[in-house]
Amino acid sequence: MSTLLWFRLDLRVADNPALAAALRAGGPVVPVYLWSPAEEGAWAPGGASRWWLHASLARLGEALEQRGSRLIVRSSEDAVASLRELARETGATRLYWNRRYEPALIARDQRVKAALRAQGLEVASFNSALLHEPWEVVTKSGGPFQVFSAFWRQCRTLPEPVEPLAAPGHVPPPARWPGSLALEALGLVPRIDWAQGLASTWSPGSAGAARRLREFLETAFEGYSVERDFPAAPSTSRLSPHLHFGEIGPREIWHATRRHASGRGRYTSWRDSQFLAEVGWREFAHHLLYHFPATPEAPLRARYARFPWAPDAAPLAAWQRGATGYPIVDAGMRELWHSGWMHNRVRMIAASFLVKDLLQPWSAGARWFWDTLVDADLASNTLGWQWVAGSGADAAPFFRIFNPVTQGQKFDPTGAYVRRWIPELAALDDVWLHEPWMAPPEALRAARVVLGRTYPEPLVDHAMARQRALEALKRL
DNA sequence: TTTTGAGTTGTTCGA
DNA sequence: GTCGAACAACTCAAA
Repeated sequence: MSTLLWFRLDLRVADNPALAAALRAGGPVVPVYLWSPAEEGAWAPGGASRWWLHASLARLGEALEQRGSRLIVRSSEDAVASLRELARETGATRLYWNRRYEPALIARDQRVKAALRAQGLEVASFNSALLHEPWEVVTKSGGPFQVFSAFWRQCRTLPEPVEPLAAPGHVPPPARWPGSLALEALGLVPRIDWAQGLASTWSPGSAGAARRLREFLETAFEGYSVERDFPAAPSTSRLSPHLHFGEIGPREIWHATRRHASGRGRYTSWRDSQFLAEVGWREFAHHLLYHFPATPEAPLRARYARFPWAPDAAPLAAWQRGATGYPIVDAGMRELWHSGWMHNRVRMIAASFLVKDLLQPWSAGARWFWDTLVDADLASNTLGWQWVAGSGADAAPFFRIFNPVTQGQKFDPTGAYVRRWIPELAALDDVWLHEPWMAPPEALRAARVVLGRTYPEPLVDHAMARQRALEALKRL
């Protein structure tokens, strides 16, 4: 009478409803992770995500071992077959998991549910990942929301998310463990060691997530609404990869924020904080992906399918390498390559540049982010790119095109961010840092910058590119 | 059904 | 240097 507990994007033992239900059901629990990238279709985890996943599974295994259990790891082409096999090997009568919302996986999970139920197992799924399920948030007319502020307003009228569940002290093991691969056998760790930058930046796992949240609340929550826009400052929580892999859940963040703020006599304002609104954007992204499952591939606004993109490998490669000649864009792309993450303000600037200045399809940018971000998440990545391209779920005016120079001057006024990621410009005076092509020859000489040699000339002229994008958008 | 108010994140121009 | 208006009219959500 044991339970198969199928871990997916919920790599934690605290506030894990499927685990809690398995313990309530009684009997032994067999925790399982299936590596089945083929079932994720076009959106199997990219390189940076795989690096993170390996470390996160290792931490989860340790947490289970501390509780008298362990994590069974298998590689799978077909979850139905693998779970049937495991049920047979363990004699399990129950299969529990926490839900995912990617279209391919919703379909896969439905197949699993039907197949294992047909075999006589009790199969149940739970919500570990969201404050509210995508189908629980509905407009007055019963449909999905397409505007964030209305969505988030509605979310805050719903019953408060329940308090997070405590981590169990013990997870009862089966009499005999089924076979498991060593984690290394999944081949998630890159063979060439390109991940040193990731390793020096991040601590995957629930402990690392909890530490990030605590530090953020203590040091940056207060000034978040203003400071969050300055990429040189440690002013954001950096919880996104931890949230993606479910090492921490939004309920824990919600209640920790409430406790923190009400301890400081701000009980009335914490729910409306900009920080929780960002958690709300994550909810909104899942809401949209669930209700508009074609959006990872196709624009939500159909007429954008006719946009005259100019796919071209050369400008795309320059953008990917951080060699566009626009310092704030290049700094962001290099931060991404080095650390697997990019500050959100810079994501918008870099994405706007790719889409509107270089006229590359947003899907090309989404694909690059998918492979290089440790927080790559189909819901959030899709929303972000469609928002920038103007084809997504908000009616932002089409003439909103970021100017990479003024954005740099406004949000990196001392140049600390650009200097950190583009050391070849470090000695250039603040005045020219965000537009080195405007610098007088003597300023370039003094800073040992030779445009076209030590740092690229601008790939396009922004004023021209802006006009070109506006013309193209007008023709839609 | 129709109407109305409102909408994450911008840029440029001219007073 | 700063500020408000124009950009060009779209879509959603609720009344």
